[in-house]
Amino acid sequence: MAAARISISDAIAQILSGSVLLARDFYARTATEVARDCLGKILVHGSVAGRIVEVEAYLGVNDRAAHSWRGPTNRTRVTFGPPGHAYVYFIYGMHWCLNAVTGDPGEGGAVLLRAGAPVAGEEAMRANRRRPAPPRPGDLAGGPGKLCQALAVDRSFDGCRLDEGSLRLTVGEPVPPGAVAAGPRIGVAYAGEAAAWPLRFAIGGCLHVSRPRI
DNA sequence: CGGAAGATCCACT
DNA sequence: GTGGATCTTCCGA
Repeated sequence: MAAARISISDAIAQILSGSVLLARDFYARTATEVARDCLGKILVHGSVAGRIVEVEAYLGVNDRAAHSWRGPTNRTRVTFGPPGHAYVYFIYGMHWCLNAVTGDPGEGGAVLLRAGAPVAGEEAMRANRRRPAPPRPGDLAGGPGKLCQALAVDRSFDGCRLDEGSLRLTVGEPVPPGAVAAGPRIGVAYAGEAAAWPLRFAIGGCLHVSRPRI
């Protein structure tokens, strides 16, 4: 039987339905592995969806750049729990950032979802962003704070599972290894040796990756 | 209990 | 390229 062609709207409907959710095992690996494999996945919230194009791995207790590096606190508690949950934190007095918890309980590993390209609900994303003028192409969700704002992610999702519920990560178009760019993480200059670790991953040349580009 | 810093974003020069 | 916004979190006293 020939492969069926489906319409764009059917494809979007399928994505939004979350019918190809990532299994929980997906998250039960090192943050570095999960980060790399998060590229190309679709983050869905209600009728809005974005394709993940940039991420960072945070290794946990042995990674001075990680929030969790000194052990659990009230804020980072969820990163020490089972993988596949959301770790959402508030930063600089105004932005939310979304992570996926990775690895085994007790590690404190997580993957920061840093940027996405609109897949569905682009008008809603613009409205969520509340910019006076439409942002430049690629600026709709091109940063961790922007991604959360565009997809309306906030503290209420901290600790939620990403393999079910209204906010979830689903399978998308695979990203070939040759298309992945790696570099040091953003904004972690305080982290000593860990500041230089190449744990930032992005789809090379993608317009929606945050600045500075890798 | 005070203070400093922060896994950022935006406007302005 | 620089600085301001804005407030939670965490550490040290």
